[in-house]
Amino acid sequence: MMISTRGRYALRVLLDLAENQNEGYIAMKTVAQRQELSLKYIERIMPVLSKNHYVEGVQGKGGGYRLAREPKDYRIGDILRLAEGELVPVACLECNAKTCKRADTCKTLPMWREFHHMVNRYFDNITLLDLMK
Amino acid sequence: MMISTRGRYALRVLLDLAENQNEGYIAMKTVAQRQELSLKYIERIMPVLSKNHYVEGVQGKGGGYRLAREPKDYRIGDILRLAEGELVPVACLECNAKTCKRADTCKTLPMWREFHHMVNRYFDNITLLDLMK
DNA sequence: CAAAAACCTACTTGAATAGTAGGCAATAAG
DNA sequence: CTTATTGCCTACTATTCAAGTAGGTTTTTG
Repeated sequence: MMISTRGRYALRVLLDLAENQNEGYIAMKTVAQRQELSLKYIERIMPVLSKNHYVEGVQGKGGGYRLAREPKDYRIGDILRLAEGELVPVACLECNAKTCKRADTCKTLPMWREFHHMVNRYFDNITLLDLMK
Repeated sequence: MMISTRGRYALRVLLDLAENQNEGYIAMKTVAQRQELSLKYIERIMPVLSKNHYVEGVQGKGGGYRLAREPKDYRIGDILRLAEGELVPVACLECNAKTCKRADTCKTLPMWREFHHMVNRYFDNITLLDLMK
């Protein structure tokens, strides 16, 4: 499994915020109910999005989150990479993978590389706005 | 991680067999040494390939495996699906996933579906022969 | 018969996933 | 000023999965 709940839930929350943009700040309690997700789990995902300025969070009563930009300016690839850590389909390509000594001669590596690029390209060509339609 | 060692190793073994096709039956001990893989682990992967007629296995001294067909007739997608069980990037799409009740209205599902197809299409358009070059 | 191979089942170990639990800090409303 | 509500933070847990090991059985050749 390449894309876990973290990425998928992050996406669903942002999509929910996008669709209710005019409501101002939206409490995660509301989103959790609407999307049928665990509030506590969402709460652990959001700070990452907040720190990277994908959303603006406001504490306290009446607070919540709202999008920091227009839906069209969110690439799905960026969201997934942020939530998941990395969007890598094969361990060989992980940034922390100690470089395989067979890499130079490996006949499968180019295929994995190209695949990796294809995956990222695919998600980078979709925006939140695209998903709203 | 979408493609684990099972799929990657299966591929490397088949590729090794393909490149040494003229040697007849090749012992996994040899392949394991050449590819620097755990023999025991390979031994657990091969029976699946054998039962599905991807390779022919012969027991006993002097035995081993050889390809059942020409390298050009092996699609990487088939190999990976067989070794991995399924080539699915997102849990929503797993065949044993209890169908999500939100599926009808889910705005992200079509994206996962298309992605899933793209992934399979990519690997189905590559053969063992392609990798040998 | 002995060696070498595939084949089979069960176990282990470590890491990751998918959360929970419980609280602290900020803020708006009463 | 107090209280309710919210984001935010840390630590813990339970389950699953990946990646292999261990130890044997069966088959075949020399």
